[in-house]
Amino acid sequence: MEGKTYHHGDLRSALLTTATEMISESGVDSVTIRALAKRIGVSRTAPYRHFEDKGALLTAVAIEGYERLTTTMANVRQDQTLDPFERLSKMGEAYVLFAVENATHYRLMVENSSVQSRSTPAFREAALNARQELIDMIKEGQEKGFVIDAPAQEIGNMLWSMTHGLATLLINGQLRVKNVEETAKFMTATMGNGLLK
Amino acid sequence: MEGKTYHHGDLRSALLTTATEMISESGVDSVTIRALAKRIGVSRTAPYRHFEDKGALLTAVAIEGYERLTTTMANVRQDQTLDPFERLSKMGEAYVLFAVENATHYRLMVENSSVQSRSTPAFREAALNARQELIDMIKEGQEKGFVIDAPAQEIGNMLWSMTHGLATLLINGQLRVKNVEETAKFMTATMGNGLLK
DNA sequence: ACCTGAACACCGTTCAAGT
DNA sequence: ACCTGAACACCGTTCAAGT
Repeated sequence: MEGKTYHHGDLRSALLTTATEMISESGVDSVTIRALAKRIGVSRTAPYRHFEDKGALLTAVAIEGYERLTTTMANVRQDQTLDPFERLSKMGEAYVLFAVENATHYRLMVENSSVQSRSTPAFREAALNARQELIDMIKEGQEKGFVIDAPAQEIGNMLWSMTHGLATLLINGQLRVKNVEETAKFMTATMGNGLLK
Repeated sequence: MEGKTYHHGDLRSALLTTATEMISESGVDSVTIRALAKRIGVSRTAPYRHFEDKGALLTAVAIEGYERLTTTMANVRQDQTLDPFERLSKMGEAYVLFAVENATHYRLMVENSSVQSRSTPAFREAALNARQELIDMIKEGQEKGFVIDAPAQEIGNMLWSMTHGLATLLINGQLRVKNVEETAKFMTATMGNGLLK
């Protein structure tokens, strides 16, 4: 019962867990169907029983990432001890920190190259759920009179662009910064007050 | 003299040109040393005479991209018919448009995954030159009393993050927008006036 | 159902050999 | 100098065959 060669239906989750491990250890490129299978102790082609191809497997890993991100953002949004703009700022920080702390995983989530199966409804939904947290936060800020009355969707795009941009620049080493949290704080504060004198 | 099998020293530039073509036709992943050599009509290993490895070749292509981007940005900065903040906004637009119009090339420039040789001094310099255009623009805006007096470097990081973020979201299809130029304009304008009521 | 090995058509890269 | 083919150690994926 122990020295079994079969993965009774838990192969799928073993694949996801191990792929995530490999991603954080040495990047997406190190995840190879063959190496993955070997590490789990299964034949090279076994993974194809659970995922149509490598892209589908990586997409599933990316979806898990978005689910964690959504949870992180939702926790900030629901913190009723802070006013709406403080929470909006904190959400930005939390986003950037998530990305930096899960750099390789985040890269998989947002980069197109490695994953074709991107247009999957499940993937799109996972990504949209995260963004919805931001939109809801902005709407609350507007309802309570903190935030200007431009369309929440467009404001959301702006904040998303800024935090996402900062995150990717940091992750790819194109921007070096003493303190990530401070930098994110500076950005959201300046965003609040404006750049013009 | 014509039916030659030798590429008398123009192989290097042929490689760069053809690689750029392949990138814009079908993405970075389609650029394979073997396919590249075949398309030029040269043996599989010939490219190694000019580039240490595939990463070095792609890095050279990325550097060319940054040079074009720098030129684009410099042209906007030097347009003396507009006030500093107008030029700053226009530079943001120009940046995003460059990225969208050269999507696959831009991806190569900013994504880490495909290229290891990233830490090359030449590459870092090319990337820094582009960013310097932005910093210089901000400093001029401050000197002429348009822009708040925070460190130009940090303001630069913010604007860079926002435009870069918008660009990558658009390129990767995570954000769909009616009009890219309008969207960029909205963002820089809102950035100028602030988000708070 | 789930797993297997063999096989196919690809990679990047090295290296001894050619002109 | 510059180019070549053969070879090595990898890929993703398919497929007939096993339990």
